[in-house]
Amino acid sequence: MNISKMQSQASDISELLQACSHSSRLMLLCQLSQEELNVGELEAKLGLQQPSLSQHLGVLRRQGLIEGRRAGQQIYYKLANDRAKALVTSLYTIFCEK
Amino acid sequence: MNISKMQSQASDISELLQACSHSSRLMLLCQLSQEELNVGELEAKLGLQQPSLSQHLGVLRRQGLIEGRRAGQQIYYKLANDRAKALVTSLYTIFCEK
DNA sequence: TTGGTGTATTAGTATATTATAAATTACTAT
DNA sequence: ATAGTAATTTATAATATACTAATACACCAA
Repeated sequence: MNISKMQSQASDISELLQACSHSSRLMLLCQLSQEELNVGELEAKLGLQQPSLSQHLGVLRRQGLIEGRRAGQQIYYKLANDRAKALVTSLYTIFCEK
Repeated sequence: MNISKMQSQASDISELLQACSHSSRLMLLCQLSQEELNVGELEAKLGLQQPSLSQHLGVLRRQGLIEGRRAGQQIYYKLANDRAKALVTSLYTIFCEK
């Protein structure tokens, strides 16, 4: 592969990884890989303050890793696509299993 | 899994991902997954300035992702272990293939 | 329309990362 | 020893990120 194409790919991927490179956001991804949860539920599970949580969700959302759907007053989040699922699964396999 | 154990794992993994979350460092990992290269060779391949390159190598080294061996004046780097290889392979599979 | 609940955004400050330049260490050859 | 090359470290300035508090927005119920 030529270097400049690699550069631009690396740049995209590094932004995505950057979004995952925060312990709270990793935990969010991990939780959301198991079940769809709304913001209040995530707040309770992870013990984060609401505005902070909302900001982290925003980071993941902007990178296309998660997506939310509104149901009344709540917004339920889940992993956005197969790529996000594959990423979380790989990380789990590499770093958490045995 | 209980939350506090998850917290501490997430914290470790996020540090590791943080080390990967820079386009130059991703490119380094990618190159070094293919072949062992010394600093001068990496400098030429990636077009980075030498002190900057050395700092990026330091970040990856401290996270245990790569390791170097000195051969005379050169230091040759490669991925440090199977976990690092698995990570690079997974990232390639998820983001670069197809 | 008013008030309440759930979520998001903004602003300000503290902290961390990055790039660049200068100095330093490690090795080789003479 | 001295000089030269390869690589690392340190210092610093610029930029980005994170946390907190305050504010705003969206929806619901009365």
